[in-house]
Amino acid sequence: MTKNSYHHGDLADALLIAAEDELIEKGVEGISLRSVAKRAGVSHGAPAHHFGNARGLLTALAGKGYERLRAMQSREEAAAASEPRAKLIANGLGYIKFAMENRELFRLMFNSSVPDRHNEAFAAVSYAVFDKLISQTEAHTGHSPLRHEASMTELMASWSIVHGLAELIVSGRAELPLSLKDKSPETRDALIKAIIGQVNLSVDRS
Amino acid sequence: MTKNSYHHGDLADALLIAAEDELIEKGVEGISLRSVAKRAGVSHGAPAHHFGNARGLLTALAGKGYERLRAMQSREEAAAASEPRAKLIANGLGYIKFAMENRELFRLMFNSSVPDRHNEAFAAVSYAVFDKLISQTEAHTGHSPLRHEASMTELMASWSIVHGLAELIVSGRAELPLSLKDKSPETRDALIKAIIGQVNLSVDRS
DNA sequence: CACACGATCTTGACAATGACTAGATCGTTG
DNA sequence: CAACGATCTAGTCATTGTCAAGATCGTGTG
Repeated sequence: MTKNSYHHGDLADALLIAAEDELIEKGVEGISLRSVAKRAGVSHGAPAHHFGNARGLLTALAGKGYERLRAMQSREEAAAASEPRAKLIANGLGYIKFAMENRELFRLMFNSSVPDRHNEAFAAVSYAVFDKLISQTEAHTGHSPLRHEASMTELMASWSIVHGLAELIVSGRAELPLSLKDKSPETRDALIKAIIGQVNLSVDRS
Repeated sequence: MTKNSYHHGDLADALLIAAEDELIEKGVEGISLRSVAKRAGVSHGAPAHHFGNARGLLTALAGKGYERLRAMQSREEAAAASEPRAKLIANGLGYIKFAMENRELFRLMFNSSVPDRHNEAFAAVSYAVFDKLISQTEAHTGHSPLRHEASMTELMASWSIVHGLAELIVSGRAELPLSLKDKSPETRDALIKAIIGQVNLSVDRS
């Protein structure tokens, strides 16, 4: 924990924080390993020891993003009504809110081939987000999507509309049609719910 | 048109073709301007004269992608039934087919910040795709989305679910849930239609 | 307490890349 | 046929990611 000397003490975390700051400032295509190291106050070769290479660092950062994505979803769910469909909508709203509040991180996670999906830790946290969707869909349809094709179709419809809207907002393509920037958080959330609510209208059709 | 000499004669097109080949092989993050030039058989400085910089070249390529995307949608529409909803679904199917058959190009167009949206030609061809969606939604709802909020909500729901599913397929995230690779083109298309068909169920609710 | 050892970080090197510049080459137009 | 502009080449520079060798630090072991 000695902060002044040769050894940083907590460089791995410091690098992740610096990397996210750089990511926010310069975007996915503008970030560089050397500038991240400089921002963290270490030499350009230091990150290699902790993360192997640039991809390793960004995979770790993307993994942290998945954890925060899941936390955001849990927060929205807790604030929602208890019916399965309301939970499902809340889950989607959390997904989209995370995207809006973490544009570049979201782009790193979903719009790039940078994160290494074969990385164990990364695979685990990203699957956890998917797993939440599975159980919520099961609560809604009454069947496990993994064993019931119609239920999986519903799951994919939910995921697609939520992910798609998140992408369109993050990329700026939704601004012309929706003017989200001019709207209050409340009307904005209501509009998002209205859009993603156009799916998952059926219940337990077995 | 003299092909053997100092002047290529048709270098701009040749570079675009070489760029797409490179894109397919190495992906959005792996493509390099110099390797594109080498593939086209010219020096590394040649592309600058035609496209300014790397971004200019890739913006032009992405623009061509939008034209092909629109062509693919028109083809699917022509093969579909005449009801507005069938046309809308066909439009979406074309969008997703384009994505599946042109993964890296789709990623360049939608998953990167590389194309310059302020480029006039690019803005025109990309808006044309959006414009088609507008008129089809109007045919479906009976109102112009640009002047009717509920209609715009429907439009965004359509676009979101289609774009989202395309993203999930292209990124490989849909493979575990759907196993598209194991399916015949017919059952694959049917499955896609079933998913994106979970939206736009209403008609003219004014 | 000393010291060896591994973990951590620095430094320097290298190849690849995008951008820029000056100059060579070509076709065209007057 | 002689400018002239368009096209392409070749060289240079700064930046980047990766690697290897070495310096520094903390810790456990004798």
